[in-house]
Amino acid sequence: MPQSLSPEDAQEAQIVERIYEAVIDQRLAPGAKLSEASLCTAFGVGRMRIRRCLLILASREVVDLQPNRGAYVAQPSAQQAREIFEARLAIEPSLARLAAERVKRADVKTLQALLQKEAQAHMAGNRREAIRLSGQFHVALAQVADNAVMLRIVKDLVTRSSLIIGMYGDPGFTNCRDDDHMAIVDALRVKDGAQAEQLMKAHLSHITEHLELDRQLVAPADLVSLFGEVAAPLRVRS
Amino acid sequence: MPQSLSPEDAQEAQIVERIYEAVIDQRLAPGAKLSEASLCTAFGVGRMRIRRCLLILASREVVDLQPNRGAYVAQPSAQQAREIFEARLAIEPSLARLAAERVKRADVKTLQALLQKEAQAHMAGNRREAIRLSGQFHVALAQVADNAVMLRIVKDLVTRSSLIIGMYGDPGFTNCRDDDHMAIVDALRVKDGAQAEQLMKAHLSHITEHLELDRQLVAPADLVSLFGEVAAPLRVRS
DNA sequence: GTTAACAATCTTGTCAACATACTTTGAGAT
DNA sequence: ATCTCAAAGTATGTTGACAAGATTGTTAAC
Repeated sequence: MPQSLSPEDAQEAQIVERIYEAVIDQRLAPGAKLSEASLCTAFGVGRMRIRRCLLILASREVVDLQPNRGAYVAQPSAQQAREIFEARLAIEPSLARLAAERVKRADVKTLQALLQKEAQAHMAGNRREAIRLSGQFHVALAQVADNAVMLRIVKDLVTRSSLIIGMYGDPGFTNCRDDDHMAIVDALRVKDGAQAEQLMKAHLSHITEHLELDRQLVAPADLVSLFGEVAAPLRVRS
Repeated sequence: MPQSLSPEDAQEAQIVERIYEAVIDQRLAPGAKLSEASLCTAFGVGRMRIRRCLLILASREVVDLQPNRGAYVAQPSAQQAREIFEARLAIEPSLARLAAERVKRADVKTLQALLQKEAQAHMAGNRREAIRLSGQFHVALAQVADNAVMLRIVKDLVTRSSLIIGMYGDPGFTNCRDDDHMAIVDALRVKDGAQAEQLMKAHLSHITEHLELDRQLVAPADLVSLFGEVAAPLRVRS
């Protein structure tokens, strides 16, 4: 809840939000270092303000706060990735049902506009924008459901999903197919809650099944975790 | 994730955890002031450490951080209370199903031990302990489901539920009836996921239906929010 | 040529003092 | 007597400097 929005607090929330967005559309890669000094100059604020923001982001597990080492964009493990999508599969179908029950005409138009932009991003080959809008669709659904608590939860899960996509690759074109999203909006339009729930469940199941968590497609920033098992020191041929 | 557990970080996590527990078993009432100085002396740490803890608690919406006014234990509004239980209703049934699929023999014993302690607390008339154990049952279920992400979510929701109970009263003996919990454990024992899901759904529906959010049973600590709408100053009869 | 230790630099963590905002108390006026 | 206003007191917010830890680069020894 935005309690009392003093100018500094609004600024702080804005910084957090901007880092969130940078993570979502993958301008901040998993493992990227977030040094205090850089953020201070980037946002033009004091170090204390940045530290507060980093702590908030850490408590949402979007950044990893390592003692005496600094803040890094989180790199969800395969296990964490499974858990995150399992959580989404547990939450979002119910959320879709709630959204269908409470949807208003204006909401349908908003969602359709989002889908259209998503389709445009696809046609333009703008993959990042497509991923961003795809995530935003799920967040928008939480807004339609009119539940701030679940909105907060979904927002965090979607953000971390972007990190997973960034690390393990786009799970089987799932985010590229907005057919699923379109079908969900159709279910919402006719207020068919059961159908919306079922479609969301299928949608997320599909994504989950196509996750390829075994191989990391992107070079990890943490080299120790990748090369750590090489016990024998490398030796140049003499 | 507990990244690297330096002694200071462990201490910090412990402080947060202890405040959590104090909120859960209602030793910290909704609206209670958490002044920095008191907490500093209470835990014997510096002010900065306390400020970090309060920020974490605020980001979990367990405390309300009011600029220039201080930190107060959160007082969920009726709307927030509805949203919290709606979220639980959306999440925990699925969680129960997952728990049933992954439950081990040791888990069943742990849960049964919890139920027994809960029953004892009831017989002893120890209402606070009963509420605490009742909440802990739901958290334990998340642990059985072996999903750290959902565990974190449920822990927060259960904690805030304690605040709701503290403000609006125990919703119709629901927390006093551990029959529901017992039935869920039985479903887990035979690994009947569908049954566990259904029972949890009924359990939470029952609680939700018996919430009496219209009248606050406990005097709110924040008198301004209660009497704030009284624009005209009170006048003693002359 | 390789390795290990050491030094320099940079980054983060902590603390203390200061500034600011709010709360309360008391005095004066109506 | 009550209300208003002002000033003192208390608590929170912020800034700066300092300390501790980590990383990098260098040098010396094997």
